[in-house]
Amino acid sequence: MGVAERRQREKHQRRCRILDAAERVFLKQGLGAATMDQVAREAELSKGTLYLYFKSKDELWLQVANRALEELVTLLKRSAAAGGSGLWRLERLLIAYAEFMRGHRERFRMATSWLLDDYTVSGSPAFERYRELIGAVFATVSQAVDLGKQDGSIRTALPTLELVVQLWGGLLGVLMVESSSAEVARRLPGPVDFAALVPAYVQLLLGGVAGLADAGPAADA
Amino acid sequence: MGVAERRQREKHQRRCRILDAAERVFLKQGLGAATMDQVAREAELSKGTLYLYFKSKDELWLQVANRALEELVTLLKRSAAAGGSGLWRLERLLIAYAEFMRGHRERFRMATSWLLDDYTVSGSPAFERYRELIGAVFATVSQAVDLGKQDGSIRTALPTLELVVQLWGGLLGVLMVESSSAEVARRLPGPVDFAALVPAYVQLLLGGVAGLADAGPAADA
Amino acid sequence: MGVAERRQREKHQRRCRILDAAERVFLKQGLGAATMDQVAREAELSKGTLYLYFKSKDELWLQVANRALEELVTLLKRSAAAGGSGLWRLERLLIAYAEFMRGHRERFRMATSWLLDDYTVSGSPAFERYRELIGAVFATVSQAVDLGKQDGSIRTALPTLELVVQLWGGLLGVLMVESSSAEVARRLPGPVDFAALVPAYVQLLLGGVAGLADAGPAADA
Amino acid sequence: MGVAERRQREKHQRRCRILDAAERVFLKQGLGAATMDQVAREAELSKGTLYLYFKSKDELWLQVANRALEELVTLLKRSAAAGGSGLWRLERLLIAYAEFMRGHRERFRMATSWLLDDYTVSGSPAFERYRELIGAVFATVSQAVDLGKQDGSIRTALPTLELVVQLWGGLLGVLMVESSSAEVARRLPGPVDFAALVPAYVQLLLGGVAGLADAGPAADA
DNA sequence: AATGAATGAGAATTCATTCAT
DNA sequence: GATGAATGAATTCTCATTCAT
Repeated sequence: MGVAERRQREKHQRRCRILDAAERVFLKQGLGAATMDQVAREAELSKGTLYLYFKSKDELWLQVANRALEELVTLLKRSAAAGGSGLWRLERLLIAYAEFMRGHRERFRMATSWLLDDYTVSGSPAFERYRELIGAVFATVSQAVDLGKQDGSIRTALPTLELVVQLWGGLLGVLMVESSSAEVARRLPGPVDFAALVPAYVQLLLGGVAGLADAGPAADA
Repeated sequence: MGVAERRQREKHQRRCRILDAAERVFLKQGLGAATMDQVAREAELSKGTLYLYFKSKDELWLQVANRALEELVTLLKRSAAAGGSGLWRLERLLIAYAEFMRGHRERFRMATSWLLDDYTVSGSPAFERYRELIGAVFATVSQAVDLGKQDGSIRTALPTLELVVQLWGGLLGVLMVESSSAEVARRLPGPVDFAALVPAYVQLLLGGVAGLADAGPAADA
Repeated sequence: MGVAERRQREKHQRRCRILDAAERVFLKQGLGAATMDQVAREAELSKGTLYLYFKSKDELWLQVANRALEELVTLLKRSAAAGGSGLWRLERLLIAYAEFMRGHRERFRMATSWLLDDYTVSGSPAFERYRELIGAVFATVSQAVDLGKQDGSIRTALPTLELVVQLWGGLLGVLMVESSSAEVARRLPGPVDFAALVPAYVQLLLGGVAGLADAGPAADA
Repeated sequence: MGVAERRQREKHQRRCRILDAAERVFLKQGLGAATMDQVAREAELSKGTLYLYFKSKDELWLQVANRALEELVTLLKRSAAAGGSGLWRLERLLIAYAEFMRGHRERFRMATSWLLDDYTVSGSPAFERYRELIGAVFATVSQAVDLGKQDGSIRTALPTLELVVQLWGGLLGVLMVESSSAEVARRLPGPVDFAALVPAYVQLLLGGVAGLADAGPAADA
C-alpha cells in the first residue's frame, strides 16, 4: 500500500526537481542556449532520466512555462473576483500581473523569452495547455475591459483584444526594463527610481483609457 | 603613399562588405541560427577572412548592432531637429524609433537582446561604443520631453528621465509583441490587427502625457 | 509438489509469453529497430522481467529464431513424409521452405542474417541448438534428392549435398529479393510481378534437375 | 598554378581515403551497425571532415556503393560487347558478375547488405546515380536475354525483366553462400566443393532457359 | 520473482574557430 | 593578406542494461 504511494510521491518529487532545475537553467541561459546536459547536471540526474519524464526539450520548456502560468492565472482570477468598476479591476489586474512578474524576475524572463528567441515550439498537449493558460490571462483582462466599457469607466475606440495586447505589451516592456535595471542604469545619463517605474507606468496607461464617469474603487459598491 | 591609401581603402571596403553581409544574414536567420559560413558565402569571402576582420562571431554581431544604432541615432537627431512643440517632437521620435525597429525583427533584437540575455560581451571596445549610442538615444528623447514641459505641451509630474524610460520600455514591449506577432497570434484567443498596434499604442502613450495647451504640429510655428 | 509444478508451469508460460511478444516485435520492426521496451510492453511485463528470462537482447533474438526454425524443421519433415517421387518431394520441400519464409521478412532474416553479418553470437547454448536445426533442414532436403536420384526423377551429375547447397542458396537469394521487393522495385527499370517470382523460380530450378522418368505427383502411388 | 592542381589532387585523395575507409567499415560492421565515428577513425580524419565531403551517412554509403557499381557496369558492358548468341552472352555476363563479386567479397556484401538491412536511403543525386547503375546492370543482362529469345538460344515464357530478376536473385544467394562458405561448412553434414559451386549453379540456371537451337559460343560467328 | 526508475555510453550532425599554404 | 580544409567539442535524443525495492 504505502509502497505505491511512496513511489507516486517520489515520482512527483523527481518531476518537480527536474522542473525546478530546468527553470533555473532556462532562466540563466535563455531557452535557446540552455542544454539538456546543463539541466541534467543542475537536477543531479542523468540525461536519460530527463527524457523519462519529458519527451523533448520543447516539452520540458512548455511544462516549466505552464507551471508558472498556472500560478499567474490563479492570481489574476482572484484579483478580478474582488469586484469594482471595470477600470478599477483593470488596474488591479495590471498591478497583480506586474507584482507576479516582479516577484519572480526569473519567471518573467521565462514567460517572455519566446518573444526574443526564434525557438518555436508546437503541436503537443502541453502546448495546448499553454495556449489555454495564455488565453485565460487575456480573457480575464478582456472581461475587465469589457466591463469598463459598459460601466463607462473605460473609454476607448479600440477593440478590447487589441487594447489588451497593447497594455500587455507595454507592461512587459517596462517590466523588462525594470528587471534589467542594473544594466539599464549603467547606460542612462542620470538616476532613475526603478521601484516607482512600474506603478507610475500603470497609472500612465490607465490615464490613457480612463472614462470620465469612473468613480474609483467604490464605483460598484 | 598611394599604395598605403589604396590598401586602407580596400580594407575599409572589405570591412563594410562583411558587415553588410552579416546584417543580411543576421536579419534573416537570427543571431543563433546564423552561421559564419552563411556570412562568408553572402560576403563572397572565405571564412578565414571574416576572422581577419572580426575576432569572433559575437564581435561581428556587436559591430553590426552598432552600425544600426548609429543609423538610429542619426535618424532621431534629424527627427528632433525638425522642430515643433515638445509633444510633437516626442511623437515624431517615438514613431521614428518604432519605424526603425519595425520590419527588422533582428535589428530590434540586436537593440534589445542585452535586456533579457546575459549576453554580456562586455570588455570589448565595441561594447563601449554600443553603450555610448544607447546613451545618445536617451538624450535625444529627453530633450524633447524637457522642451514639452517648458512649452506646456507635455504635462507630467514625473522627472524627465523617468518618463522617458517608461515610454521607451513600453514601446519596446509593444514592438517586441509586434515583432513576434506570429508567435503571439498562435497564443491569442482571437485575431488582432498587429499592423495598427504600434501606432495606436503611441497615441495611447501620448494621450497620457499631453498637456491641454498643445496645439499639434504647428504649435511653435 | 503441486506448488513446485505450478511454479514450473508459470515460468514456462512467462517464457512463451515473452517469446511470442518478441517475435511479433522483431517481425514488425526488424532486429535493429526493435527495442526491449517494445517487447516488454507487448508482453505486458516489465523490462526487468525480460532480463530475468533472457540474458540479453541477442539471446532473446536467438531463441526466437530457434523456435521458428523448429517449426520449419517440423514442417519440412511432415512435407517429406507425404511421399511421392524424389523430385516431387523436393518440389514440395522447396515450396514449403519458401512459403515458410515468405511474408515473414524478419523470420527470413532471422534465418539468414548469419550469412552476411558477423552477428556471431557463438558460445551460447542457444547458438549450438541453432546450428543443429540448420543441419536438420539440410538433411531433410538431401534425403529427397537422394531418393530422386534412385527413382530416376532427378538427374544430375552433382553430389547430393552440393546440389542441395545450390538449390538452397539460389532459393535464399530469390527469397531475399522478394522479401525486399519494395527496395528492389525502387532500383529496377520496370515493373516486376514479385508474387510470381518465387514459384516461377522453383520451377526454373526443378526444370534444371528433372529426370525424364518423372511422372509427377502420382509417381509412387 | 601547380597549387590549384595540387589542391584538387589532394581533395580527390581525401575523398578516396574516406571512401576506402567507409568501404572497409561498412563491410565489417554492416550498414546499420557502422558508425561515422568508426569511419572517421579508420580514415584517420575527424568526424567533421567526413561531413565536409559527404553530407550524411546515407550519402556516404551511396557513394561507396556507386563506386563499386561503376566498376561492375564497365566489366559487364565489356563482357557483353564480346558478341555471341544471347545464351552465350548471358552465360558470360553471369560469370563476369559472379567473378566480380567473388573477387571482392567485401564489395559483394556491400552491394547486397541493403537487401537484409532495414536501412532505407532516398532522394539525392547520388541515389539517382545509384539507380542508374543498377538499371545499367539489369539493362545489360536484359539485352542478352532479349537477343537470346530472338535467336532461339533462350526459351522461356517469362517476361525478360522477371527472368533477369530471378537469375540475379538466385545468383546472389549462391554467391552469398559461397562468400560465407566457412560458416556454412560448419553447419553442413558433409564436405562440399565451394569453388565449383557458382560455376555449377550458373550451368544449372542456363540449363533451365536454354533453347534447343543454341549452338554455343560460335553461334554468331 | 517482479518491477520500473535510473543510467550513461553512444548515435548522427553542426559549427565557431584555427592554421598551413 | 587571403584562403578553405580540418578540427573537435557540443547538441539532442535513444536504448540496452542494471539494481534497489
